[in-house]
Amino acid sequence: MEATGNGEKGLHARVLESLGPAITAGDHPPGTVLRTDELAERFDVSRTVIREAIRVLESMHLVTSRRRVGVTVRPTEEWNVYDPRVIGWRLAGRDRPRQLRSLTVLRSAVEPVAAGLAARHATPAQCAELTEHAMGMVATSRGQQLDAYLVHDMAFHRVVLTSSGNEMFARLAEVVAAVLTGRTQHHVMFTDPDPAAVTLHVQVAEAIRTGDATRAEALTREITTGAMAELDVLAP
Amino acid sequence: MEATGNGEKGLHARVLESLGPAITAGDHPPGTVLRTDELAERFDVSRTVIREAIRVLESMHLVTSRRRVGVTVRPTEEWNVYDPRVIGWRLAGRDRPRQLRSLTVLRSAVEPVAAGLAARHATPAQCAELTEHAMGMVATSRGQQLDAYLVHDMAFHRVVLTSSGNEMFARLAEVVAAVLTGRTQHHVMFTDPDPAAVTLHVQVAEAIRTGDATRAEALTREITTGAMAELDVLAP
DNA sequence: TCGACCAATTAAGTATGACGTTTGCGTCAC
DNA sequence: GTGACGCAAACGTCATACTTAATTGGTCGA
Repeated sequence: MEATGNGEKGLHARVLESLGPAITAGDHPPGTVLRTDELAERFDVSRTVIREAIRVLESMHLVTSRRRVGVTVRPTEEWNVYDPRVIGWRLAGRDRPRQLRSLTVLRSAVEPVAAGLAARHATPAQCAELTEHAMGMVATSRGQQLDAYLVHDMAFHRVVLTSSGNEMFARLAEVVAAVLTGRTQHHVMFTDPDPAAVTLHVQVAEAIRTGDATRAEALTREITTGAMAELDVLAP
Repeated sequence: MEATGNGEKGLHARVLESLGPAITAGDHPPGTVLRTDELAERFDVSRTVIREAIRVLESMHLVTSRRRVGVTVRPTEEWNVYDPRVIGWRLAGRDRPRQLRSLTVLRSAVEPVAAGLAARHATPAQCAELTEHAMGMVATSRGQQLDAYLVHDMAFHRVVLTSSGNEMFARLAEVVAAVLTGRTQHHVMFTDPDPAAVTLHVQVAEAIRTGDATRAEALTREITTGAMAELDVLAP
């Protein structure tokens, strides 16, 4: 499935996939004005298609559309930085390090609290999933199996966030996944994960299973603190 | 400016302001299919306008648009719950209590960390603003001045979040403002704010000013914990 | 000279009708 | 009963004409 990814969706989606990254990357700095007619010509589509793409960018607060003036790129501070697509575009673009740092800080705030809640709300099935993925991390933590390790790592944190029972936390799962993926990609592919971190994950799973909220929160805080420290080492 | 807010924007925006709340309130349960032609007739606008509104709803993951089937309302778990408009609609609708609780939990995770960061990054001007609003809270904490108190309270937390230096945190300011507003509206209008909470705000301002990150975080955690306890009392 | 008012221009907003494309679903043959 | 075929329904796209609002600039008057 998924073909080559070059273009199986609608035209407006394709325009969006071109304009969005361009704006978030700073190719069109805040204050830049885009004319719909010009865009229609540039992308060789009708004005209708452009307008639909603009509506979406507008809903992300990336641009505003005003009569007699055109489509204006809004200042960075007004962007909807929680929109998954904006996050994705920025992670793929120029200020990826900056975005990665913001998200890691957000993680450090949210995940410990989520783990504490999970200790009180996780179902037996979720606890089983947690230990399963923690074991998977242990099993793949040595011998250049970073890809397999990453899968378990992402799944582990996803289960923690969803087990918290808070919908806002649950929706951050994909963001955390993006951060973890980004970290792995930045790593030199020959360094195995930190054994201490692996141990912490196992302990978090156990704390949640036994309903020890305080311990789950503290341990998760250690994990996220480690992630931030790691980022400081690799940071440009 | 801003007129009366009844309807000075485009037609698509008006359609959105009608469809969005209806969907988030559950008037069109997940799985419901809407036809664009039908909507065009119902709102007495052209299909173009409907399509633009649908594109925005689609970008919020509230609906999906598929050929031969129509516009389908997506399950609740897939909604972009961080979109300010979705938050606003849900706060105004049926499951307001649920949304208020989710957001308060999010606050309890984010604000303490933000306060800790603010202690290290806040500029003198921001520190001045903080103490100013803390003093304002003290001044308005007695004698049925809840409205004036609310203004200072919202401003205080906004400055804390922006002073953290993290763009993700800063963008939560309006969400926190919505929560605080909601809390005040639920309060009986004759009960003055909790004096202990007021004191805590003053102490947070001082901790941030003196750069005591640990203390700022701990004190803010007390504030948010209090907010959650308060919610438990009033909760249905 | 300065200010206020008016008109022209420009680009987005809206409406409409036609055609293209996908795809669910029924039908028919084997 | 199963598979292939084809119709039709709904969105997707396009082209065009018209409407609306705001910027610009110029003119007129105090």
